[in-house]
Amino acid sequence: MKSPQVAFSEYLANENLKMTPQRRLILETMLKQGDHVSSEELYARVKKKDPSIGQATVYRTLKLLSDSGLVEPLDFADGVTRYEPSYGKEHHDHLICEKCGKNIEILDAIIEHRQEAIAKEHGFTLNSHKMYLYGICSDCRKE
Amino acid sequence: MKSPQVAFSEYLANENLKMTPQRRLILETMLKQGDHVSSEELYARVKKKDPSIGQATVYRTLKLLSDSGLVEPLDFADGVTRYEPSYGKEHHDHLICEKCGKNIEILDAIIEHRQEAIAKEHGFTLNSHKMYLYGICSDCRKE
DNA sequence: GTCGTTTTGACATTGAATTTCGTTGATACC
DNA sequence: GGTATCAACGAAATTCAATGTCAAAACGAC
Repeated sequence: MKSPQVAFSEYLANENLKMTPQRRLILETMLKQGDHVSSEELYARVKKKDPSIGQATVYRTLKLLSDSGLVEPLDFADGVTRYEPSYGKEHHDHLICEKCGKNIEILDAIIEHRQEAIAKEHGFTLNSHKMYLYGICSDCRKE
Repeated sequence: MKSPQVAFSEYLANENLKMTPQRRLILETMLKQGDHVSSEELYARVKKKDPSIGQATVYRTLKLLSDSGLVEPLDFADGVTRYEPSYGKEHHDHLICEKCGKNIEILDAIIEHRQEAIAKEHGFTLNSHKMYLYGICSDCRKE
């Protein structure tokens, strides 16, 4: 499988866009960071490596990464959009503790299968889905 | 079953809040409107009946209705929060056409059951969930 | 090098949602 | 009735994430 960097370069070339040091740095930082970063958080992190970078560039690049399928926007209903690297990773959904924010990645074959079936029943071809489960984790329940 | 109006009054009384003509009007309008209204749309609708009403009141009342469980906030990822009456209605999720915006309400016992099971496996008590399926409907696929 | 295009960073702007604040209005108590 | 209390109101200001604007800089093609 191609590296994310190569995949991104190819996507950019395909759209007549260019790979730049800023875009490279943002992608690197995103991959290293891993999971569930907001644009603001990523901006702070990127700025440590290159203080001259602007946050508009971070927003713009995240949009590109999102369009190219390398990262996926998440919506935990706390007002900010978060992102996670999705390239080469299996799809998964999220189980979130409403108290401490703990975030568990879940994947369930039965549900995935039913989703396809439901879409088909209604004549839809399914492109994607979002599923978030909200509850209280065992740690928080103890208190 | 209690009427929504009564249920709302009781909720307000319980929180040491009061039923007011504005809150009553907003609830009425919400119930009559039915499905998937944004705060702005609801504000416009309410304003026709009572032009003196302010949109802060609509936001505030929607929050109250949401907290009381009478309406449910929806997130179709288009930047605005929409609401639908949920009191006395069975829970359901949404199947959305990405092209024409068609919105089908779905309910699947298998999925609901699995969601509970998954939460339990991870030690969570499930409070709520959101599931959105995105695809293309048969009408749009023909074109 | 020069031209044309894209990208960038600083800054301004948008737009949904919330907060502030002075006023209004209802309720309770005398 | 009078008035003190306190929530609720409307208008306007404010917040904050996200996007748009624009001149300058970087890059590639020639």
